[in-house]
Amino acid sequence: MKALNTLRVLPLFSNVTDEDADLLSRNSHIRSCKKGEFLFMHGDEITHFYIICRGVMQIFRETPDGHEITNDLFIAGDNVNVEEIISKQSIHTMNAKAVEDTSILEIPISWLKSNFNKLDHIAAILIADISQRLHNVQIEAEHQSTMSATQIVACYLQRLCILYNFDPKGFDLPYSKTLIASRLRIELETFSRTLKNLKEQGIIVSGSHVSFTDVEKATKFACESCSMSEDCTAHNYLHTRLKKSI
Amino acid sequence: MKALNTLRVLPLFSNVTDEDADLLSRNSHIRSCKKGEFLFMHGDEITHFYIICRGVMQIFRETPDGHEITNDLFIAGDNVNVEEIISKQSIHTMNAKAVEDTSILEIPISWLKSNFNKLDHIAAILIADISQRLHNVQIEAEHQSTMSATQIVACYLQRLCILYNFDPKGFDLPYSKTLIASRLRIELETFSRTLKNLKEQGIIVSGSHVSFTDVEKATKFACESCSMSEDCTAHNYLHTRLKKSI
DNA sequence: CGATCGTTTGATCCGCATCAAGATAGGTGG
DNA sequence: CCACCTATCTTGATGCGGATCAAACGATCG
Repeated sequence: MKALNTLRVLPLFSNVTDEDADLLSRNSHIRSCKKGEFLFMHGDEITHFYIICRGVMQIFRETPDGHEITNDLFIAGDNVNVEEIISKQSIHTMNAKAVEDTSILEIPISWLKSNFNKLDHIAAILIADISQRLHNVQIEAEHQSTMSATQIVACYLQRLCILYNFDPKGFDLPYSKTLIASRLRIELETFSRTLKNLKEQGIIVSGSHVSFTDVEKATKFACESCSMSEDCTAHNYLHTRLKKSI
Repeated sequence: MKALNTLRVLPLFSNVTDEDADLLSRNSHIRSCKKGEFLFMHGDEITHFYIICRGVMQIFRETPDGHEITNDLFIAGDNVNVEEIISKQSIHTMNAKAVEDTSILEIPISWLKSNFNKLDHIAAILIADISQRLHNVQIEAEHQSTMSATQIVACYLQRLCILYNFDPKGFDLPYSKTLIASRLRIELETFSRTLKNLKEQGIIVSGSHVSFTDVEKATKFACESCSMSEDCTAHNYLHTRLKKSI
């Protein structure tokens, strides 16, 4: 089965039993969204649970005045709407748009719900995923009100580096600056300006190319006013990562 | 059993089977925190799952420079740390302090984890609770970057009204202004100043007394730049609530 | 009655948003 | 290959909202 192989690559199904995998592949299929296409829109009925196989999805809302507010950017391996398969609401509260050509595994929500107990292992992962998301959102909300725009950007660049397993010494931004700024809830102009400040903090950005020239300084700068600094994953990871790359 | 009666009052256990309730009451007990006392602190081992029976708990972090960041205020019926009983982390990342004298039902996390599957109904509620929390936090993060301080306060006063089932015509703030400001991530001074602006929007606050003089105007003001305005629960609820109270 | 806590008010400052213009680059057609 | 165009980004100038600092005010309490 083609679908079965695809399934196994996804973190969610990495160590699922053969029969479960088989069950899933029979009840799901791959859907593709061209760049700019919507996977679902605010107000649509919630019909499926989605997992991204390839590409990037922008999750966003629109304010009454038409302003777009990016809530998250999901990449391969991410579950798009875990929280929704559980909540009572039957309608999407957000929009999901493909940032680039994207493939999505879709599983009918009704099927998933009725088989939730049987798929013990998967249920556990989904739940862990939600609580992880909750934690991340809380941290980010805290960052918003604690850190300067420059610190927020520094922090984000570090996380990008980890998320995509980029070499801190030099990598290219995976999305447009406009999208990143929106994701970080700052204006494009402000974002652009922060990049200059980052030079002093050991991060050089020119065009879409980023390089950490002084990881020590950069992480210290990004984490200095963060309550999580001690156990900041970005902080610790980048250090070990850099040592390897030297 | 005394504890069993207490259990039944909690939303989480409202329609649990007799045997489950019995099981739970045998494996839990009530703990009390005097005002100012800590239920747990950042760095403590996660040992219990907590549900508040009476009082208020402030969940907060501290930035390196000693600034307190309130993450949430929990009241009777709320689960304090659902997300933690599921995540892999074994250590509290936040502090929990009693705002007033508080009673908490505590359930050993090890027991809960190993009985998670047996307590089917409860697991479902806990999971729904987390996803609800996630949703709320996302909305609030959006509010932070979209609305003015005055709008945020207006919105919060409405939600307070709903949460505590207060009469919109007139009620007293359930916590100190300092705490509310911290909860809303704005400075006390700013909070204080917003209260004057609210008069023009149909909300009069003097001392700790709040009264909505023009619910229509107040809700419109609070929701005007919110992407959820159509399905804003606060908005809709307050209207029906007011009609009743007339 | 002074003392402490919580709140208000005033004055000032700074960061980010906003508005407005350039700059750069990728793409298209002549 | 160049001229043109549009999308994306940068830079500059300005203004506003909320943070910050400082001081006064009011309540409660020993």
